[in-house]
Amino acid sequence: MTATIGGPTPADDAGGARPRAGTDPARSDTVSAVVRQWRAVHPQLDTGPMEIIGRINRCAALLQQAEDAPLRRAGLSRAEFDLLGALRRTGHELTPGELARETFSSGAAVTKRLKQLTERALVERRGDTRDRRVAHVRLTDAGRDLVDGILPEQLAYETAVLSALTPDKQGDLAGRLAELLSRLEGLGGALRT
Amino acid sequence: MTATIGGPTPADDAGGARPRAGTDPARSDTVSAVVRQWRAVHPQLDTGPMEIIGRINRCAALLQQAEDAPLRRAGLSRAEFDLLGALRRTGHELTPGELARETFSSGAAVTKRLKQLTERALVERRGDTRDRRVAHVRLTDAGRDLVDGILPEQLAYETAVLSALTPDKQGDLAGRLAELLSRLEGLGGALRT
DNA sequence: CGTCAGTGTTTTACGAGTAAAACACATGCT
DNA sequence: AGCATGTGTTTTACTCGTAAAACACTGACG
Repeated sequence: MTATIGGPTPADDAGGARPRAGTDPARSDTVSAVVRQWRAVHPQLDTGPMEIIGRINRCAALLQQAEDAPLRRAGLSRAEFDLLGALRRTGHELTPGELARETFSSGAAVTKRLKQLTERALVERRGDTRDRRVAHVRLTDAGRDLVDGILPEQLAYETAVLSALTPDKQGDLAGRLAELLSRLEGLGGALRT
Repeated sequence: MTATIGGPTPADDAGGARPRAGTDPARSDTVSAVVRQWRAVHPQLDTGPMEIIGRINRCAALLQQAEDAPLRRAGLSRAEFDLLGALRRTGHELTPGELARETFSSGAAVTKRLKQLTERALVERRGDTRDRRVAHVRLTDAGRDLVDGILPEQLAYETAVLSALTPDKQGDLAGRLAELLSRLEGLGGALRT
């Protein structure tokens, strides 16, 4: 998936004010190899943004792959864990619609997942007494225990991976990603033309 | 991972040196809201890693969503574009197996995509003369033109998104992501216990 | 030669997600 | 009350990816 992203920097380099930290020649990840290939084929394109966006995509893919393993062991998919996690962290019941918004997935997907999770007795549902269209979903004790059992394991793994960066660099990274994410989310539904 | 509904509140300010890095208090993205919820429920857990990994995942999701739109318009899925892009950037023929490795997907998926792309005359295949098991796939002129037409559009969008960060910060971000990615890829197949 | 282990690719069976339609109900208007 | 319109949820039909099995072929070895 990494292959696609990249982009010319806006202000461009007229004089030589280049973001010098971006390209470490000694550093060799798959993204830098891909960027090199694109530069050879399209020398006129500035590949700077590829170094960021390609890496975000690739990191996300590898992280998700790594974190899927313990979930599978517990018999959960990532999407199911996200749903249970949403219930756990909010601490109260949620409707299917709220769960869909909370987990950034479609209502139909939530319906299917709730069906399975209910069968496995990880969540329970009850109807709303005032409005009989809506349902309220809550974790069972088993569901809560499952989430609470898995979460520390995941966090421990994440901590281990991030130990590649000093705490200072971790803070920088979090801050910069927050800026980028604010921008992306600020664009709202107006993602792209 | 997941997050709450996003009240679009522009977060700016990032000026000078912050005394403490690690946990940025007043950042308004969906991830910070989620992290706050987890902290309230599990105060003893170190939620620091979520600030980075949650944001990487969310950024990746939003970026991919945004970049899918123009691809759909061109009648391509992201996976198809990645495949064509791999052929374009390497500049020579690739076998299905090589394409699978290059695009980080399974051989079966590549087979299916090649079938469709061949029908649409975006790629061509020929058999190897020495080893009749292997095929060689290359872009047609139409396929090359399609990639070359879409790529600059994607790059322009990425540039616009990244303009939320100064060139210096972009460089920092790229560098830190490279370190993280090197670590993740260095773990090789040994992802997780 | 013949066959056996290994490799490259495709097929099969199936699970999971989505968009759009279908439902079920609430709410507002006359 | 009766009905149109909107909202929350589920169903339907379909696409796409995957794992595992099946194929097709090579290369080595007795």
